[in-house]
Amino acid sequence: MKEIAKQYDPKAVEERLYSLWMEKGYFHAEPDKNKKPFSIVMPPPNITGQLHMGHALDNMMQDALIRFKRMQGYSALWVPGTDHASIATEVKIVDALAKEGIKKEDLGREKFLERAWEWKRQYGGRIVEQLKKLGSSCDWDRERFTMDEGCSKAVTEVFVKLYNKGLIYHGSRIINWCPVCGTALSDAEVEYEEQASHLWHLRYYTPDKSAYITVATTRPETYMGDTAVAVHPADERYKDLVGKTVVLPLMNREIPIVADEYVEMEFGSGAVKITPAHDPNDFEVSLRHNLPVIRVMNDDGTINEDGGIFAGLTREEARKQVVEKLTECGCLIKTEDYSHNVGTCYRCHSAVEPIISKQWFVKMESLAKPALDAVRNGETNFVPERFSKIYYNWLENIRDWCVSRQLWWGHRIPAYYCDDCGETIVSAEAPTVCPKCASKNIRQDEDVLDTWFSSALWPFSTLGWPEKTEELEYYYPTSALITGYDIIFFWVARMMFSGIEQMGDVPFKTVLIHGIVRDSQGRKMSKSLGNGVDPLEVIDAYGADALRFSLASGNSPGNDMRFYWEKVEAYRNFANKIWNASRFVKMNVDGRKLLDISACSLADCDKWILKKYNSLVENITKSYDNYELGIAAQNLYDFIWSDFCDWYIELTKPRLYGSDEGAKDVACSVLNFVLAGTLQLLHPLMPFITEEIWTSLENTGESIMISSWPETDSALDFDVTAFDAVIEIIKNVRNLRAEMNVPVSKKTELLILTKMDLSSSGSVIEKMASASRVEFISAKPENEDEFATVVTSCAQCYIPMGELVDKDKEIERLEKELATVNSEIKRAQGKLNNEGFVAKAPEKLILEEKAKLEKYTDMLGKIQERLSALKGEK
RNA sequence: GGGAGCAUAGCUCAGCUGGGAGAGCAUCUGCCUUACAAGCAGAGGGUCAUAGGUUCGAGCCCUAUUGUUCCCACCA
Repeated sequence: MKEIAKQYDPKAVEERLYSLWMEKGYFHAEPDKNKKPFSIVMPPPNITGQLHMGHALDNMMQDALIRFKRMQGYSALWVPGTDHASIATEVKIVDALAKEGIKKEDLGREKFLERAWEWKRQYGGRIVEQLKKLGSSCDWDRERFTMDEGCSKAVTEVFVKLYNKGLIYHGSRIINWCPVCGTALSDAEVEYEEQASHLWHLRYYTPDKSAYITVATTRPETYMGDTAVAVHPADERYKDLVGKTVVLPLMNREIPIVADEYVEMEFGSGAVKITPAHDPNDFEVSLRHNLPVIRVMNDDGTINEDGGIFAGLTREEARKQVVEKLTECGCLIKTEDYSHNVGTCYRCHSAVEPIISKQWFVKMESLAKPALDAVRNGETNFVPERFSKIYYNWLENIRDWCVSRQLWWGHRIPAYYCDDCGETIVSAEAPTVCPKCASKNIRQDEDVLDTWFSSALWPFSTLGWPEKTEELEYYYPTSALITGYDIIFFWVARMMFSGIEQMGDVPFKTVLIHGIVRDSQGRKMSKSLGNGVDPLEVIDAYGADALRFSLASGNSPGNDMRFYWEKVEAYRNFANKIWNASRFVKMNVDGRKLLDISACSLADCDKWILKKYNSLVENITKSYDNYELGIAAQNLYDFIWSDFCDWYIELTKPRLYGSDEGAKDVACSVLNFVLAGTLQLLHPLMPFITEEIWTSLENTGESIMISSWPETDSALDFDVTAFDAVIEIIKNVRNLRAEMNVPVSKKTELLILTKMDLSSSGSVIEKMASASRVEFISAKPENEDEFATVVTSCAQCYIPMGELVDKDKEIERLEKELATVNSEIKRAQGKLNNEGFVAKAPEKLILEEKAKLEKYTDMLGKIQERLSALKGEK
């Protein structure tokens, strides 16, 4: 047979297999009435993005589930795609242009968009190729892009429908404005950062200077837009001032003092300056008191002409100068250090300005309610369940969603304005004449939609909506959505209400939430810290399977995890272990006829491993079904390394190296069977190595990917008590030999005194316990003192050690054992003497305790006997 | 201000519906035993944060406390 390398080389395997799978079309899924559907839509990565560890985790999980379901016989569809990422992409292109000394305005919208599409062509495919390196088995025939024709059509359709229903409106509200990106943002796109700043105390005098009121502010640069000072109605200090006016310093504008319950009397001076155009709360106050709204800041963050002498300054410069000038005129009376939260743009991290602006909004109340109900009544469930609370909390307190963005890259809003009569037309098709005045002076709204507007439609737009496709009919609602907790608001919630509104049904039945992958010190991986680990680098060094397994193991749903190179290395070693185990199996099976294991005479150790394998099938299936990849990984690792390699392979050696050809056939058949099945169970987590080995085994098939998932078989549920006794003997003998520093190469005789019939396992014990010869005896040997002894629950073992036997050590060892056994007896007795336990504990448990008590009592007797003999001899 | 997670071996973490504390790495001892030194055999190491409670029985359930991380809200 061909020589196989001792070390597994992922590089020689992964690309070849992936191409083969693609070629064979294994990833492709079609609606199939004879199968049950299982579908996942991939959270579309940004076209600007590079694959990072978060993607690797997210996609490994999806791939594992898809592969599992595919093998279980489902029509398993995984829809891949990418997101145009409106603002993120635009920022990148603007930056690239800046390096060439070009402003986007100079380029013009059309040219700019050409550039953007070029960018998409160039980089959009990069992340897709990277996903393939991971082994992702998505249906690439169905790859989508949020700005492709179909998705764009869906976006327009939804916008028009919502508008016609009155759920989208155009209006002036306080919105979050990023002066750097030059666009409005939704509430979800604002991140709050604690920043050290100051609290400035300003004094505003009454016109006759007879009285004054002091207000505290964190934003002195907007004081020019103040249109009132507010105090609490119950505040005795200011009772007389309410209704009077004060003069805005340097602006010479009189503003009223109003009473409003929004004011907290205890904070600061108990008086608040009201700047309606630049603060959401102040805006609310202005509505209640009918105050004017004066904007003093331009879209680019500079002060406008209503800012008096500060006009033209940047907001940073304005703050400095306002503080300076107000100090000069004696109106700034105190400056204290103050730390507070500042809203920042989630893309460029500069401070956002709350400003009043005319934008498009989605009315949320009626959309949120059914989305809340769907989770409350279990149509969609979160795993882990606790994330539903976050979801509820957000939707319960949601405000209208600002969806227009002052950007170019994205879905342009299908709204048109008539320049002659001012009519607004919202329509999927661009109107040529105004339906109201028949004017042809019509222009389209310049703005594009929030990037999340299109991703909200992803579960159905990718399946062909608004067309009534077979795919939509068959695969919607999708089975599971796998994503990180960081985009529950941005994405999950919005898909929920969009799906319910447009499809009349939830977009997915289960939302599986995972955490984020942190660096080895627990820090978030970030560009600025430079602590990100590139998954491709990991794959290059250790292989995709090792990376995947390290992301799966030791991880539980919803929890963050840390990335360790050592961990990947450990699982690379695991892959290698599997590789070598399979080398062993193939080497022995080579040319041999394999038997049906249900029809051959199995050895005790065969039954033992088959029983373990059978329960493995059950456990692993259950774990995947419950999305517990970490548990599945752990169980597979333990079974393969410890049960299969360390024990079973070694246990088969006496037969394989013996001369009984029939026994060899049996051993090989079981080896091949268990290995093949285990590889199938492992395949969702380690697709490449399992495929490579599986197809090279006997009695398998064309590809493990499309093989049928193993099922439990009650016929394999053997009684293995005899073999458990054998294992106990082997372990104890090894232990004794190690304590006595006997090298494996030094074989010794082993006499076993037991009432059980373990004779069929004699050769196995011989091999595993480094014995030169095993003899089953029915009575204690003479000259007991020449033996080192081991007492197990059902046997006494004697090893002739001659002069190696150190009686003192022997006594010491046995006394230690005696103590253990004694404490076990005490424990079991304690339980059994406890009336409550006997009365209430399950029958099975009581029987077990009784058996243990009996076993240990028996052992106790034997140890004591041996001890007294040893002591007597002394 | 509201909410959530976490606290288990030196380190990183598992521990599914309560029924004798686990893994990997690290440490120590001995081994190149013809699948594998990316390996084999063995060993040491834990008041499961603290205090109560429920229970025959608690790492797991309840209450409180401490520490820690995160999310939401945003009182100038």
